Amino acid sequence: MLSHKAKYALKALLYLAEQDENHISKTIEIADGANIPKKFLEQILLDLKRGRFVSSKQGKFGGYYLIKSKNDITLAEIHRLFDGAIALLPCASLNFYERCLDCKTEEECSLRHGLMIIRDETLKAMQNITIASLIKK
Amino acid sequence: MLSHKAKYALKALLYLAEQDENHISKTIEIADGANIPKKFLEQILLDLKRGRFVSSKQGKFGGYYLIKSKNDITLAEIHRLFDGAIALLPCASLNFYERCLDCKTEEECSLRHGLMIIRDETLKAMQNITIASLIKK
DNA sequence: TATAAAATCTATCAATTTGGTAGGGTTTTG
DNA sequence: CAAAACCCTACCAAATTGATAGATTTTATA
Repeated sequence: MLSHKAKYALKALLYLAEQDENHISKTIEIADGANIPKKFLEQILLDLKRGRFVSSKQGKFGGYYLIKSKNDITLAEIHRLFDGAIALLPCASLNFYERCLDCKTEEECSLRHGLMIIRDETLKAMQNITIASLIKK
Repeated sequence: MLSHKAKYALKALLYLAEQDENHISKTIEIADGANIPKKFLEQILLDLKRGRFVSSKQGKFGGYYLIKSKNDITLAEIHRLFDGAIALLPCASLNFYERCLDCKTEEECSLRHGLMIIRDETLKAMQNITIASLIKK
């Protein structure tokens, strides 16, 4: 399941993607528009900034705007930024690999291979869902 | 990600599936064989019993055994039993549906459609991974 | 240059979930 | 009848989650 953070991040990105080009959105605008608690959204926007999905302008008339095309922001990326690995176990993960400590055999646990298949399928599907694809209902 | 409980459940089922037909496995056997804390495993085996994947015989020389074919136990079922919904949000779930409360539009949230696509793909993949498929390495 | 508006930073917090452990019951045999 | 095993209920510490609060910095402009 997605965390609220990841869900809010997607909704915030959707909101930004729907604005006119060159429009800068204040946090409070996004919060109201996408129904997200404002203070919580602040943190999320900072995370999205660190992830280089958005950028911001400080001071009066500042706010946030997309710096990545809505066609290039995928669900997979947002999932990884906020919720981590897409695989079902760390030992089957590409980006968050960790060896399973409870596996007796050296490199392979009995589940790893199957979970890597799942990961590949899920990842492929998640890479196809972009912010742009979510907009056109 | 899978919880430890789901992971241990899969390993326990794998252990049971690898035993000779008609063999009954004591909890302690499974715990040692699959490297699972014994007391924790007890709870998991009870859950698997309630889920009708295994059955048990009490008393001396009792233990656990599969009552469902290893070809018919899928990752999807185990995920649902221990970790719940396969979908990324409740509003996109088949078995654990809940309406999203933070969505303004009545029935549809902006994410729902995309997440239902992911759910279908993931579910399909998870239904293809069975205990039997995990055994043949 | 003062001020208002906005992002940014740091801390805190309550509730829930997770990953167990403890300590017994209860049931079924040898 | 006692041992072996399942079965049940409670508890617990640590981590995570979903926020909230308050102070600080940055910027535009009157």
